[in-house]
Amino acid sequence: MLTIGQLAAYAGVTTRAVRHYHQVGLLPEPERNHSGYRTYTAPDVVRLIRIRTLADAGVPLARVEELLAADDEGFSTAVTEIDRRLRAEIRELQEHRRRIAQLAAGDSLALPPTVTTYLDRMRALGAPEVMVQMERDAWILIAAQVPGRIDEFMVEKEAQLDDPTMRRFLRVMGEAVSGDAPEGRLVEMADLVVEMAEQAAARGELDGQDDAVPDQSFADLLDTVVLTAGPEMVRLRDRLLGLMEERGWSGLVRMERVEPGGG
Amino acid sequence: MLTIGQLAAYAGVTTRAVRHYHQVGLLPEPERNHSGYRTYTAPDVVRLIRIRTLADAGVPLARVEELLAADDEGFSTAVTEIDRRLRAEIRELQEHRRRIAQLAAGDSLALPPTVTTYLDRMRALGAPEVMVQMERDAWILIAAQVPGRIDEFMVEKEAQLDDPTMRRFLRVMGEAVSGDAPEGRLVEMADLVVEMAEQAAARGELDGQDDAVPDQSFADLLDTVVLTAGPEMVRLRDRLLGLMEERGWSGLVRMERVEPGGG
DNA sequence: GTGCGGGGTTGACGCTGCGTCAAGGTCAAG
DNA sequence: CTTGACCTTGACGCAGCGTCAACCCCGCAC
Repeated sequence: MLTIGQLAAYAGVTTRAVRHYHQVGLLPEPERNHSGYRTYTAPDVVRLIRIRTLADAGVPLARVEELLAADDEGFSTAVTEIDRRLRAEIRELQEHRRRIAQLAAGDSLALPPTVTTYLDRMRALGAPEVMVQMERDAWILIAAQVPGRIDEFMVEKEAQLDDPTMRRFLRVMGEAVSGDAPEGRLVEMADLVVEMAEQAAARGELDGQDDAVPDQSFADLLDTVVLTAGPEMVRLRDRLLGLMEERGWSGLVRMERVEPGGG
Repeated sequence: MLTIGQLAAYAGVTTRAVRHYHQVGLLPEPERNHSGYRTYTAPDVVRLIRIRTLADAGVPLARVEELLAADDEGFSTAVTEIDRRLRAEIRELQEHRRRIAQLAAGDSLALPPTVTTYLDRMRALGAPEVMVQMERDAWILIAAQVPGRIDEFMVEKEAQLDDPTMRRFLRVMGEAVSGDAPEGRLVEMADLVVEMAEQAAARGELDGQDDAVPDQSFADLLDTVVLTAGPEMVRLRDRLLGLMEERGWSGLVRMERVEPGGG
């Protein structure tokens, strides 16, 4: 007669595991001795060892009973299925490894490399860090909506960075954020934005800006990206929008002509 | 302003997941509107997407925060470690596959093939199924104790199967179990067992029987293997032991000379 | 106004396979 | 008699949510 500890030792498991098997009905509760101890015999050890053999091979406890009772055919059927599950889990983990390797390789979180290249170039052209972060966040959102077309959009954005007006805008923006004479800078920025809008309109490119922004609610969402940068950036943006409106334009995410507002 | 459902949709997750991230502090609880609804903005969507990006790469939620805040060096250190964990999990699953493939390939549960070969041969020589099962259980127990030496023991056991006395014993045993004239058979069996014991003693092999049975408590355990076969087999064994004792021998697991008991 | 369908809210259990206290009773040895 | 090792039941913890339950809220058709 064995105690639970001896049983466990013979099978190479913990007593907790044995009790767990009792609880799930995998191992029958044995007789108790006068003081309530469970008393085991060889057949219990044998069954416990066979349970562990299956469990150690990745068989879920819920199916161990079935496998212990199965004939050759049922056994191999079940084993085939369990192996399929194991393979699926391995594939999943390998997919994880692939993704984490990509992240380690510089894929800034949730962004493909083309976008980080673009952002780096913005930085190099003098754009302030807050603006780069906002741009990054916007592209994270867009990439999550239309992952397949990001590289295509980036070609366009890279082309915009070749435009002298854009380059000037980024420089001025950088100065406006770091310096403390925003008012004059703001007017300059508004003029530059309007100039770019006029140019785009002249080339008939304003229709294309909807590509990355499928609907109005998504455009509204993109507008709130500025919240990341803190309240003073929100105020700065609002003042810029005001100046733009005086000049007959509205919107930064998608730009439209409007009735010029009063100054 | 987004509701939790819209937030979840933009990030491609479930609302339940979002609430879970709130609960574990991974995503800050946003403002509520007048009716208690959570109201989200773009920065929340961005953070949620980045959380998912890491989670989808196998990063445990408990470490996501850390990774989101890490610099390049800290990030790659952490990623290296997570990848190590992923590899370890994959190895474990592959080990499961290996084991389950072995089981499918005929490794009777918890027994190496040499033992099943031996058992098959016992069956072929006329040993009753109950006895084969008992022998199997005994070897399951032994294999769990001294896994490395099973094949060595089997060489010995196979040699015993070449002994005419043993073959005769197995045949008689088969008849004794199936037939209904046990008394005469029992005497015959006792004589055969004693004969084998005497021969083994003459060859000085009785010392070797301790190899597979390291201590007395383990021998006692092996004695209870008979319980698998039911009460009538227990009675049969006890009567056999009685007859053996009359002839000056005791024990079946490890045999010893004793004072002959009274008949 | 009312009913309906599709949101939202908190709270709590379920899953997998045990590990790990907690608060006791038992047993063999010194 | 004490000690230490073992036994007992009971219950929480873990990972990452899925899935009710029970109730509130909103916009729209009637």
